[in-house]
Amino acid sequence: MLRKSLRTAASSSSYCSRGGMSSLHSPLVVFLCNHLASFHSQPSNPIEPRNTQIVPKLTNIENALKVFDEMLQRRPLPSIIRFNQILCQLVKLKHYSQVISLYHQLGLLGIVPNDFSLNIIINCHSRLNQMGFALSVFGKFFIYGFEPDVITLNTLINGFLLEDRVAEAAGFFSRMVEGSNCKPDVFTFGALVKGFCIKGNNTAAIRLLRKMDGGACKPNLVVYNTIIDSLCKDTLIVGAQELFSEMVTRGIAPDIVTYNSLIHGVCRVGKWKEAIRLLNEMVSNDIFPDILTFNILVDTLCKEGLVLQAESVVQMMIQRDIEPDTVTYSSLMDGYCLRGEMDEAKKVFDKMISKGSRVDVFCYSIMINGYCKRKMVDEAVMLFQEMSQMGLVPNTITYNTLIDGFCKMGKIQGAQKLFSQMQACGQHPDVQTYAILLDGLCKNQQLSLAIELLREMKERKMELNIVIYSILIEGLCIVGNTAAARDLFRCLLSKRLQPDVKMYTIMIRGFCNGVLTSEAEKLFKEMEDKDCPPDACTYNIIIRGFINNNETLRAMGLIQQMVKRGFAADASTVELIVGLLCKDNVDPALLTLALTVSYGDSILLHLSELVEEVSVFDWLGFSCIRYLVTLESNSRVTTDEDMKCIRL
DNA sequence: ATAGGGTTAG
Repeated sequence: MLRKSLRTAASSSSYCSRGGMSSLHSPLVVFLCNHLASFHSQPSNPIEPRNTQIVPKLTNIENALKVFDEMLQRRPLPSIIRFNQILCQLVKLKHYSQVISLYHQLGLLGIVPNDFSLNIIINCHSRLNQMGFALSVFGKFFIYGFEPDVITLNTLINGFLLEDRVAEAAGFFSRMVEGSNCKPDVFTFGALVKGFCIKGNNTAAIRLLRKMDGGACKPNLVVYNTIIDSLCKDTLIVGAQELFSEMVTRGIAPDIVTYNSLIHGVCRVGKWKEAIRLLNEMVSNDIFPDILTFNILVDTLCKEGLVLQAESVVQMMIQRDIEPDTVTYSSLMDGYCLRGEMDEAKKVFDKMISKGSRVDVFCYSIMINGYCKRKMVDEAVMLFQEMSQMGLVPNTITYNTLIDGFCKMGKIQGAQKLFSQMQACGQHPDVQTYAILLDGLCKNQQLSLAIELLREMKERKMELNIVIYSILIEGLCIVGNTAAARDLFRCLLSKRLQPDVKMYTIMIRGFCNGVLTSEAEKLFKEMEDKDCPPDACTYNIIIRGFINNNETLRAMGLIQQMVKRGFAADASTVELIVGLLCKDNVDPALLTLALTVSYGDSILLHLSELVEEVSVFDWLGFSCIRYLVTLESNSRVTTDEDMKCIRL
């Protein structure tokens, strides 16, 4: 499996918020406000490039197609070189399929490609993960009697590595090493380094870098950038910064790509100060933030829930003549979706259409996800149909999103229909697709169907990962078969799978619901020993377990421990604590404690300011705060009267 | 006129 998907899986499984940015004023935005005036936009080049091209510079696809058609009308026909020039410009605009279709048009008109054309087309097929087609174009070299060059072979190696077809890539590589006419160059090594990075094998990538050091083909900026970015994606910031210093020492000047990778890396781990330092450093080196830099900042703010701050960064980029693009709008939409503010997300969606931005599968998937998470599945389905009408093909992620939406609404049959549909449409279900469906089946207590699905996974030789086992264990707990769940849990180690926090928490909840609180407590203690400390969710689950099993004292001890660790009680836990207060057998201070941690001290004092904050919380949480404030202002203990207040 | 690195969704 490619590392790309592993990284995605890893990031989506961490559900614990980092809490790096709690204040309303993100330091980053304050910094940008203060210093952005000093960030000049791309310094405009005063020297006009010499216009050596007969073909005009094309900035959009419509224009390119028009010029292409005009060229086809000319007599005599322009040389293949002119057509290649158009194709190259379209490649730069990433319209790979268009390039391929224009190439076929040329063929139909009897216009013969040259070796350059073939390289261009091989590159397009490589980019589209169509290595079968790339190889058949490669065959044309021999039909036409051309000699493949180092670019041809590099392009093929690159394509195979992007598709994780290492053996084929290696085959072409040894052909270069053993064959006489073209030797591996820095592009070849660059492709190999990238190949290792995609697999997540940074060590091998660095080893190759060292080999280049000692060889004839010295590493360049791109090779360094590739590895630095890969390290940053794995949040190995220290290693990335070491390579950064190394390249500077060797006189290889970092560029905007280097800085964007590093800034993204430090943003990912919430190191805002470091991001700001890097922004300063790049500007003092005359490297100015570009659209990607801004998009990284916008996206990071959105992921922290700070969409308004993200919006103000967008305003800054507009002031600096950098127009927001599809990615910018997608990040904003996702930001609003994360907050459940679908009206705002829709506004951004409409705005990007009115601004003429390209709407792509990302945009639709983000909106569909937003609607599904708010349980507005009808709206999601409407967008899903709309995207097909727009000629966009939903991918595995789109289907997974919608299938999950259906499952969470209990619409298992609808989910299964989508599952068949996606396969009929040629989109391959991945491990996550199965995880989503399995989870849906388990939560709806359809274990026999779940087992059937598992069998299907086995037939397809898919690995059963920790997520799949967690779902199954939870499923067994839900149907009350705690013993089987425990057996499966204990089997994990023999399968060399280390339980994670989620897995432990699921098992602990199973034990609590099965009135096996001492087993739960044993597991809870085991977490510390196994270097997998409980998180806020684990605490809430076990505390609720103890309260529900009338072990109030143990619960109280854990509440204090939880608060000491900086974790907050959630709405359900608060409800139970309120229940305890009602029975007058608990110190009211406990509720204050739990709520203070949830909302911060100021909240108790400014109820009116809270209302917005509380809207992201549920009705119960709001009631509890009202209750608490009532309690506080009257300085008295709970009565049945107070409980009525909660139900308001 | 052709090849390599950085941004968004489950």
